[in-house]
Amino acid sequence: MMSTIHSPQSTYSISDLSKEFDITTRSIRFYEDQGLIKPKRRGQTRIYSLKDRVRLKLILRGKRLGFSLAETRRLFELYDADKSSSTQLQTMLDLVNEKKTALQQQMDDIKVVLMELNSAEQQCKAALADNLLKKKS
Amino acid sequence: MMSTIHSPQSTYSISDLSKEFDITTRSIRFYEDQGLIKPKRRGQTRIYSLKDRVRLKLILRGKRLGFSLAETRRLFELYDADKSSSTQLQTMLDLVNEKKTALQQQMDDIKVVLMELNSAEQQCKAALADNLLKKKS
DNA sequence: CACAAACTTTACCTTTACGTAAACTTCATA
DNA sequence: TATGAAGTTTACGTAAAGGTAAAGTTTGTG
Repeated sequence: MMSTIHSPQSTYSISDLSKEFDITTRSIRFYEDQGLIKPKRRGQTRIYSLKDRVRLKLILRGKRLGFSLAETRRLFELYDADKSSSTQLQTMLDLVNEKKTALQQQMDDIKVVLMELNSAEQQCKAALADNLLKKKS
Repeated sequence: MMSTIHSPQSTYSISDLSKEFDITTRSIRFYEDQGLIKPKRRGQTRIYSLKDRVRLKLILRGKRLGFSLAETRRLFELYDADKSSSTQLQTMLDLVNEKKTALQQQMDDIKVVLMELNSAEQQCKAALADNLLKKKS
């Protein structure tokens, strides 16, 4: 089941993906269970497409940003949704704006925390230097 | 127990804080349980100091950034730790750098997602406009 | 004094995101 | 052919972060 080619592959086994993204096969099956990916089957073996791979990447990025699987699925659903339904589009616009606001807030938070971490780093280094001096005297 | 003064207060009741930060008293007590804050007591009633309030704010910001309560506690512990212990300081430096790296990565993630969301927004708007045109014709 | 509002502890319940184990099938290869 | 690697389903377990309910105390105010 393991594939060896590494360049522009168009299907993947579950272990291909689990290795590439360093997650367990259990997680990948769980995401399927939750409706986030829908691999084809050959017999009962799962065959993952490029689209599935992209989605996995998006799922993991979402997780790093604190999105729940349900939120990510919702985004996928809207993205796939009927483009001729104006109410669907409006729902999507609303959700997109909500996410944008949240992410802006998160960016601001991160900037503040990064500054504080830098300050903490400086204090640590100063204290370390100070300790050294006192040992010498 | 409710305090009415709003400017430079130096102690707070649990409901003061729960209102200010819009969290339940249950959560606040839970954070104490997990060793993140240590309010004084008057009788069995909790009295929160300015320091406790600051910590609450830090806990919540940590949560927004995906820090677990255990991680946040670890940072608090190190921050309070013995400044003359060079190994403690080194541990802190390591942790700080780890966090910095993670947050940088998160920033990059956010920037990418924001761009994608903006693109999605444009596509939505275009599709909506298109729908309108087709209705008219 | 009584009674309501705010506080307390204890303890069990819930959701999310998997981990872990059991028991089974498929397939390549020695 | 048998054995081992990779795959599958089913099902129960777990940790984190609280929610919720019960049952009791404290306090201040009419």
